[in-house]
Amino acid sequence: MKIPVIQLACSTCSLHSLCMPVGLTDEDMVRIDSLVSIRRHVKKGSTLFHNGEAFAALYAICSGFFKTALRTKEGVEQVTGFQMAGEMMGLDGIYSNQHTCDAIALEDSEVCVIPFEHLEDVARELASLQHHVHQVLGKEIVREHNVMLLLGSLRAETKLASFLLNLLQRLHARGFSDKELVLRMTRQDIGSYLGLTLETVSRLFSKLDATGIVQVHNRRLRILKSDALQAMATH
Amino acid sequence: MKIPVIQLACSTCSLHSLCMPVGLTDEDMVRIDSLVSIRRHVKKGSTLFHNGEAFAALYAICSGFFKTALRTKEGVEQVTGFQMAGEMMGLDGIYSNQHTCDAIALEDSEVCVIPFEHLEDVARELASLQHHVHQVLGKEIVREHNVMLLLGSLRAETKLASFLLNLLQRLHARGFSDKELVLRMTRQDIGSYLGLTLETVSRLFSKLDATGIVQVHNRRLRILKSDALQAMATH
DNA sequence: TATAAATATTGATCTATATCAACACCCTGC
DNA sequence: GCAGGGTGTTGATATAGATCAATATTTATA
Repeated sequence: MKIPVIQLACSTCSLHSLCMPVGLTDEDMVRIDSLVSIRRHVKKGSTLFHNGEAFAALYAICSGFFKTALRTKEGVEQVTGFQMAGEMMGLDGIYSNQHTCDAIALEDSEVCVIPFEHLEDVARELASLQHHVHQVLGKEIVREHNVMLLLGSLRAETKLASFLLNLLQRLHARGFSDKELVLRMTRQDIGSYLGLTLETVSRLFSKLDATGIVQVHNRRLRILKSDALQAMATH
Repeated sequence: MKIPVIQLACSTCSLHSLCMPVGLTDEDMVRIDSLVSIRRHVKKGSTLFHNGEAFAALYAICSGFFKTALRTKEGVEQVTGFQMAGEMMGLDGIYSNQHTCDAIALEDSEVCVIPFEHLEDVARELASLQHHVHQVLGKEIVREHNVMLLLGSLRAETKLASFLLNLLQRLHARGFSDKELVLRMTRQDIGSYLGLTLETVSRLFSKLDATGIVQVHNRRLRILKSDALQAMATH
């Protein structure tokens, strides 16, 4: 009996425009296909990597949803980001060769494992891949800058509105509606990410619902007044 | 009359162990020396690059001190970091080919200009340089993670203590005392960085002084009880 | 050296958000 | 269908840090 070969090539992956550089020749594509060693399933609630673990690979999300989080010695959790299909995880481990945060699946997920040393080897031969790696790292730096602004300078309401718009925009880029979304994370997770308590987040959702800006049914949201939400995100 | 040639080679620069990879052959070093196109003086208070400006180069600080800051549409400033000799600036521009923050000199400074395209070219030929670039980007990502933790989860006192210890540690690594430092930034700048008002920062300094943990004379600080400060930074 | 401007301190008061607490909802597995 | 842990809502109250304001000090500039 033949075991079916799992499709494992960037060249035929529907997400490759998100994970990989564009405009490659067929020849380049063969090299790119070699980057992904295996795919890994991660069950909802389980950990892809954790703080202190040796760093060996980056992970491109094929499907599913993750959060990354730090923890102080006293056990306070700080969520540092939420990642969806086509986004990269593990960048935190490059500097010290150890992961410095935990990556936890918020739903059953699948990731492509990209051994980092091999990525470096191929990037030295393929300028477009090299540049792509720089872009991915650079994008993460810009994202974190914006989270710093959010955490340091904005009011609770503004924080939540910015957060929702950011999620919507990323989902929209993946072909989903820009009016509806299902949150994958708890109020606690959102609060931690935004520097708020879960109660404050809950109250803000209730207020958004009461004012008719967003229809809130548990984690299911429908944006009714996009411009009002936009306005909320800017003061 | 001969114009003296300005020393402009990483190989003989006392900071190269901070800016550049270590353990290079003489031959590699020649390539590395080609990375720096020119040096640039930046007067105190003036801008090295600003938000929206085209990105062309990274900047390694030879001497001096900088802050980087974002600004919301409403004009609220968020300081995203303070940079000293041996540290790299401009990483924020890699992703979009435009700088996304302002870099302002807090004292008369000098930077090495490293054109990014040329850096990419040389990095493709020199694995150790390639790895170094990844490290520099990776380090910035980890730093920003830690600022997120600071902004999102810590109390005012803990924030300031962490901030001071971080500055001290970086200065110590550059051969300065780990008991004394002169702040280059205003209370306002510190407050913005930590997500606090300048009044709160001022009050915290007064308290540190009153409790004999840190002697505060304007911007001149002397750490009297290192362990008490350390304790403050962990809860 | 004088004068203005920027920066810092300190006090009084206010408020956004945290904290504490009670209850409601809703999945998940038996 | 029912029990029970995890999750979410809402209310009452407390508080850390913001805001407003007045003054002092340092630094820059003429």
